Amino acid sequence: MAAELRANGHKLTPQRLAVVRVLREATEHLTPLQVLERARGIRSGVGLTTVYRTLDLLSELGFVRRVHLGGGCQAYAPVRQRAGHHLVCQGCHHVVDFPCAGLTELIEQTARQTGFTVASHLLEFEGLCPACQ
Amino acid sequence: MAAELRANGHKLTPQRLAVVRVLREATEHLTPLQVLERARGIRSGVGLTTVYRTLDLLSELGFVRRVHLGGGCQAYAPVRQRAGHHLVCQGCHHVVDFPCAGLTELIEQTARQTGFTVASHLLEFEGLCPACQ
DNA sequence: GTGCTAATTGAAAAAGTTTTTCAGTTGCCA
DNA sequence: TGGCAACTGAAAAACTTTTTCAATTAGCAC
Repeated sequence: MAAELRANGHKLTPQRLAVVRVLREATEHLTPLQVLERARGIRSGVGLTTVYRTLDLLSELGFVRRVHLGGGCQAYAPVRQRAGHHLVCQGCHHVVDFPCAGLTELIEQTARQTGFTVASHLLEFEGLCPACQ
Repeated sequence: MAAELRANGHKLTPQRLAVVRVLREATEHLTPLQVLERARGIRSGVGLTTVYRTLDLLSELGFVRRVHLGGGCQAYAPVRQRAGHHLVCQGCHHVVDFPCAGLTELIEQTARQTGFTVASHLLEFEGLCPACQ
């Protein structure tokens, strides 16, 4: 991630690296406030403004994804596999990506039926992971 | 919708009916503030608090669905077909539900692969409707 | 109809979240 | 090592959402 940031012309500040590390290590979705707390554990003095800015940046670059289920809407989860979609556990709130081969077909079918051209999509499943069952 | 509200033990106040009518007539997703403006066109003096409360209520009863794409997260769209999923047009912001037969299979497949039990899901496509293309 | 009661309402306040502003700091390239 | 654009944090502003509370009202029983 750091290398990619660099490649896209962004500076590698300690604040940014702290946020990146928090997200890389997270297995749950985190709100900006939770990201702040954890980032401060790595480097004290990180500001909330910077967390918001860094989340925006990482989101633009595709490293994190906004997660939407469960009432709240403003949580982020790291993207582990490109083009995957995700499962959210209602027990431990962990987020797991999964590859979904069948979706392309579903998109095409829907496009045919409705006449829409589909540009992007959001697919989230919510349930219980094996450990929480 | 009014009949269902009644059946679930809720009162049919003019404020509630105004919000219900706004949502029933909407073909786009609306923020609480937009719902307020339109509801005031039907009955002046509706309060924002009431709009929030009514949206919660209708959401619980399954008459409206929270829509999440496009940056913002706090918009509602009326549910036209039960158990449908939706397409959002990037041009005119209209929301169209579609039945998705293929999804059940995809859920089962994902459950098998990951060991999760899937309780609920959210599927949104974003693109351009025939008129906007 | 009339009266009762619990549900509902709107305004205001409080709480919470996100964005903007700005002066100061700092990573990175030459 | 110096210069400068990018970046930062604090504070303020802007917004959104929830809570509180006294007043109102829909719907039921009579």
